[in-house]
Amino acid sequence: MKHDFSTHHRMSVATDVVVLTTDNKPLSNNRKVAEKGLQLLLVKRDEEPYNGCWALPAGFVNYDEPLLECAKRKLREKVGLDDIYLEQLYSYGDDVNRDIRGRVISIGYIALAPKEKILLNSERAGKEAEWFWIESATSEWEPDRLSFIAVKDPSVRITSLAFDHRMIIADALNRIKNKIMYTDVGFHLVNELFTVKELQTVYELLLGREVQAFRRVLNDKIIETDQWTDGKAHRPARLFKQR
Amino acid sequence: MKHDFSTHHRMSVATDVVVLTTDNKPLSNNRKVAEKGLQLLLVKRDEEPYNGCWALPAGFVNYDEPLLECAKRKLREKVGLDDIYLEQLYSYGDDVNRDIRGRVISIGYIALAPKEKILLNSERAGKEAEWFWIESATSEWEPDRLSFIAVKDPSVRITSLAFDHRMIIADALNRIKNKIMYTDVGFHLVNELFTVKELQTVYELLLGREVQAFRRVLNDKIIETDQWTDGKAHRPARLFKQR
DNA sequence: TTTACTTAATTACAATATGTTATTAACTAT
DNA sequence: ATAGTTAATAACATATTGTAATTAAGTAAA
Repeated sequence: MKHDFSTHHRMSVATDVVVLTTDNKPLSNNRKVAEKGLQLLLVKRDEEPYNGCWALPAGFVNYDEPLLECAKRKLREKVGLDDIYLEQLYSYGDDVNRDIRGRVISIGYIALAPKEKILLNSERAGKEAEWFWIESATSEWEPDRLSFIAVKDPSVRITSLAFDHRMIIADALNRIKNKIMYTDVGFHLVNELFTVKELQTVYELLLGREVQAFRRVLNDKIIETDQWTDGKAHRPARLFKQR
Repeated sequence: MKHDFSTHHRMSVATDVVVLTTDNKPLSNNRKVAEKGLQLLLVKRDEEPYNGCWALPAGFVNYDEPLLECAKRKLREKVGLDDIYLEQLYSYGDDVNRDIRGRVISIGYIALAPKEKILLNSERAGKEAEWFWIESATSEWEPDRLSFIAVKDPSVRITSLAFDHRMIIADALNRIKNKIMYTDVGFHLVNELFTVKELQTVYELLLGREVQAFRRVLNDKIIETDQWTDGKAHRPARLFKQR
């Protein structure tokens, strides 16, 4: 049986982007030290299906549009983000009913950036986009155990998302976790100039454990600059950049 | 601008499978010791475009067919392979003209199996399918440098393949190479019972270098059985299985 | 049936890398 | 000044890895 390249095999293709960053958790009464946390960007859907549900920034790929370009466009349109690190995650299409409207293949992407870089751009747009806290996991992230806590209002804790987006998010987190020690992916979550402590915090949040002798491990991946943190209490920390 | 789930955004989706295995290279005059090599399965296309060209086993996904199911079906139909390890590799759709017939997104898969397991099944079918040698690379595999040498007739060396399949193959090889030390993926390239040397050879072919103290590294991933190789010259080797 | 040869498996030791704790440095707040 | 806090380095113990040497178990040939 030969394929005649007819149209009745054609289906919709979408890109879904998991945007991750880190930020300081608000100071509470019993904590004097600023604690970092992982954040995820979600948007509120304004059409069926899952109207009103929180979801990943996503949308359909145009017929003449590269996949990566579509992911970038969706971030621009829905969140006002531009010029952010993107890598392909996985393609979702084993459940043929994952979208009630018809057959949809989703190409998952991961976007990473330090919060400072994202804030600048996202001021412009991002009406229905919000940041949510993700609790650091000691072992692997599991879709069923993920919950998302609104950064603006910590009393808002959601567990249900549109489509299979919980699975995509868990996959994204586990992918980054598994890569971080063997690749340079962690640098995308800090500024161009960073302290050792800042980078270490990123690693520890993703791994869900402490990393010992971090400076020594990173020694051949970073270059020291002659700049230092200032304005903060206690001894200043040297700023580094990626080698 | 809202998406109306109309049909003019729809496109074709295909799965392309990179089937890898290892086998003994033929003994030549100046080599007394059996040398192992990496092998790749290619099929000869019998329709346009690239009619007559060697290509990866691939084909279009049916509207109601899971992606993984499609990859399995293509291996069955085109090569007669069944029940083989499959993992998703990457999705190709940044070049909108990668298929002259129209917009096609390809979901790449990697299939791994020891040659013995594949031989059994592929006897039944596989008319236009052939194995090709891949030279082990010391650093990373690059699409432009890949050439494929027919196992049946080493004088046949091809460099041009259909579509962007050279890129997909290079990606597959690099993916496995980068994973092999941190995952258990290497076990899929040996039989259920294997000697330490057999497994080590798989690692060294993929890494393009020697691996020292291999037994020690693998110590907590393997279990020794009370079976031994026989029929071969010299001291028998103990057979192990994956823990 | 020795002996040479080859591969398998283990052992021993050196070199390197990592885990852990202690020490020194540099700042702020009192 | 002094206490308190974070940064950075140093020092040492332990674990892991690289490398070579040794022993074991078979075949093939003298």
